[in-house]
Amino acid sequence: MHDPRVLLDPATDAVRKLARRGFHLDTTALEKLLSGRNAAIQRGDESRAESKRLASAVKGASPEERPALVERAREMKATITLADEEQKVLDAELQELLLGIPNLPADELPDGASDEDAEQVRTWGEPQHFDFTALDHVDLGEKLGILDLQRATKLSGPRFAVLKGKGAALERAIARFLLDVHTDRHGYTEWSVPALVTRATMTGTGQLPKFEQDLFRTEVADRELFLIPTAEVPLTNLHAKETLATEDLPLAYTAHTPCFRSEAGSYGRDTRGLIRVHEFSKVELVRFVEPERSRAELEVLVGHAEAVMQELGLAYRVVRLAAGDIGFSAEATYDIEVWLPSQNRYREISSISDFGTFQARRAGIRTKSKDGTRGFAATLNGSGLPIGRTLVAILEQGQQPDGSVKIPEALVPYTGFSELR
RNA sequence: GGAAGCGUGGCAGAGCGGCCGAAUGCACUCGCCUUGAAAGCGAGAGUCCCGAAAGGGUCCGGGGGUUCGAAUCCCUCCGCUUCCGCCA
Repeated sequence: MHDPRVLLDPATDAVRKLARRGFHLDTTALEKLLSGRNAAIQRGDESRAESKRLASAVKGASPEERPALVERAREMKATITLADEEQKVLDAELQELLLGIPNLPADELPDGASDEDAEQVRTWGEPQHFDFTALDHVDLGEKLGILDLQRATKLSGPRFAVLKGKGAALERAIARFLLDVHTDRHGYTEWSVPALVTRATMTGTGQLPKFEQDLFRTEVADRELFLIPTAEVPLTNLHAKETLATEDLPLAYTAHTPCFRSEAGSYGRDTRGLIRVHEFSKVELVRFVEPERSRAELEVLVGHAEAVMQELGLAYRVVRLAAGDIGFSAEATYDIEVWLPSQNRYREISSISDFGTFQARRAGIRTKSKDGTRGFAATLNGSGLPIGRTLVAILEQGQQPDGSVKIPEALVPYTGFSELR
């Protein structure tokens, strides 16, 4: 969420920046709401001050002047109620307006609104071009007997996956490997967090109120909970409504959790296999940093995600998403795209974003420095990595002419086997 | 799910309906003292909102009510603790 004052400050250049992502900011409406609300607060406060004066006057008043004072105090109460009601209404309207305004894309992002407009930053590894016909992960998985999509559909409907035997073991190995690297080498603290969270929690990171259709929602009696689409949600909200000491920053958190996505509006896209499913698991990285450092921290975070890609020996490229293609809460986003031989192109495997103070304002993640200066933290997060898509890449990039799959060296200590056949 | 109790500042812990933004202790900040530290002494310090500022307002788990006036009384919700029930 934005600070309306900052948003209205010409120096912020919000109208132009938001236009880059196709959002029209109605500054007149915003200004009107803000000043109206502030005036109502002012009036309420003045009336309250008067009411307090009257109340203490009543105490020392003589029996003769008392009734008149009490009468005036009663009237003042009505004035207060009126101002408060007006403030409440305007405040709610302002809040609603602000919650719907996306974050400002950073100027360095390329123009455009689709993944086509992303700008390639660098590549790593050699995209494989086999001299045999590359199979996709579904064919490979089924032939190897580690993937069972029919039964997944039987259990839960389309867009679910069942892994079996070494497939399930590989999934577990990938998760453990990722967590170990990020905790031991990159200094992240591992958390185990709920996959069901409240509406307020979802609002803190920006999934709600605008994107309810993307989430799975549960309801038991009068209790409503949402299934997390990513561990970003619980991890970031761990510090909701808290004040962090700046000397404790940066905080680096990781968690391996299930992720649930309705995938509404992606009919027909990636219907085959593990790439786009309703439930998958992911190791997520989240950082809480000082706002001035957020863009530098984005590079650090990308580095952590790239490190595991390299460790796994997976060919990939890094792209900078276009201003109109980044997520609602983001200021800047890098995607890591892994090479998929069966599709003969790079596909997104990790998304790493800088949210500036946008999420912190919504969630109330404040900072306080030694000298007493207060502010909001900047938050960042990135996939490090999703297990399913990583498994897809390992299968496809590691496939051999005979249909077997070579497991990356780094994983062998975790799997206990070095090939699938 | 049933019964009882409890929710006050970073922590601990007082608090008669007006003198309570709230005692006291610890922790914290700045002085003094000290070769240095500890102890001791003095001073200061909460949050959020409106305001250019002066200043004003808010906040004693959340919400509502009674009253001229509520941390203090009433209702309700939430959370925690203990006991019982159920349960992986």
